[in-house]
Amino acid sequence: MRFSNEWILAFDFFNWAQTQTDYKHSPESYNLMVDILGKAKKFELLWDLIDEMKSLGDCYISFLTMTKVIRRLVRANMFKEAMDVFRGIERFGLSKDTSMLNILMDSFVNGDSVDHAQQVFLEFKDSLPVNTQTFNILIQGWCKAGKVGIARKIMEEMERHGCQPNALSYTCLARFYCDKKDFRKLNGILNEMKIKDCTPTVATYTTLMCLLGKSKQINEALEIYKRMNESDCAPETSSFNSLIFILGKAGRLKDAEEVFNDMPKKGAMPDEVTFNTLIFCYCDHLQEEKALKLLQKMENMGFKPDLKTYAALLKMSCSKKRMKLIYFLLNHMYNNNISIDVSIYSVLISGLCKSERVEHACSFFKEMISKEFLPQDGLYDRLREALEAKNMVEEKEKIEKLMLMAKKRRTVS
DNA sequence: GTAGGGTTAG
Repeated sequence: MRFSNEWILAFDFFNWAQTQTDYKHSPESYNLMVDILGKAKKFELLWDLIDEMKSLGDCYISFLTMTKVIRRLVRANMFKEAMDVFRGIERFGLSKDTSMLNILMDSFVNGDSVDHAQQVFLEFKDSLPVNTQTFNILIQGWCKAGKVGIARKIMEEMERHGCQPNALSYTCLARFYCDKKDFRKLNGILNEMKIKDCTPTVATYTTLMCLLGKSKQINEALEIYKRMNESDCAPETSSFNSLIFILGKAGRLKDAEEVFNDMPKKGAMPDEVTFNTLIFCYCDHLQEEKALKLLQKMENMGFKPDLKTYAALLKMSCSKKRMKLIYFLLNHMYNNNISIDVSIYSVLISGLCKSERVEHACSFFKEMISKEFLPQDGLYDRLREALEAKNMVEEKEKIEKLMLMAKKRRTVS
């Protein structure tokens, strides 16, 4: 919210630079400005700028320019306008092609409006060559919308059209089945791919493994890992990160550790995500020493801990009621130039409430407000409940007043 | 961020 007027600064600077003699904006800076105005939803100014670009000659408005315009219009829910830009793209000196159609459809799907994507598909599929990507965008959209039947129909149409569904098409289906907790079908995806002679990639295996793991289907996830190794796909760092997460979350810390230690031998070096993941697993199981040791190792190896690292460690410290450790970690963050954000306050306050360290939770709440952060209602409610349970009436009133003030401040600015 | 994959949480 505080930065919502940044576009004005950018725009002023852009216009000022223009007034300097001998200076002409490059097409790239025009594109950047178009994107900034679109992000701020200042479409009138955006169209003025486009007109200016048009008057400057042919090379100013490019495919990239109109891509930005389309994506920003869709993000602002201006679906009809986005479609009209594509329908009349010739006005900008460009011609309709498959990539631009795909951009338009992809924007709609990302804006959760697969209907619009389908509509433009129908409108243009006979006049423009559509490709695998075009179909995959629709498959992804319909799966996201929970209409797997239509996604399957698109796959059939795709084949009739001479495009073979690829690994990505099937990954979309897998995500759908995972959301629906239909693990039988999810597990069947690899076999279905085999029948269709579609070769899974590392990304396919990693995605499936991760989806199953997050749905607590540990054995099935490990089965995917096995199949990956039996195939020609060598697991990559991200595959191992998934595997470590799955094992660790299931409490198999020894196994997770072994995977971690074996990574270099298998040609995949651990990265910051690997460290964060294993640290998270240790914290999740209150293994304080191991977690801190790994933090040390992470730094020794030149990886910087980030907010995720500290969030995990702080959550554990709260569960273990280790106030000293909390302050040690906050200091650690400070030394690493990482400032405490809303998510960290949220971890601290809710964690301390849970551990009945309500006074400490209150002081972090006050600190949070003094830094002009607005606590989420859920967090506020949790603190109030904790205070009520402890019969801390006065403190509760103080907190309520503070929250009111913070909300007022927010509506004024 | 601009077609796919990895860590946060109840």
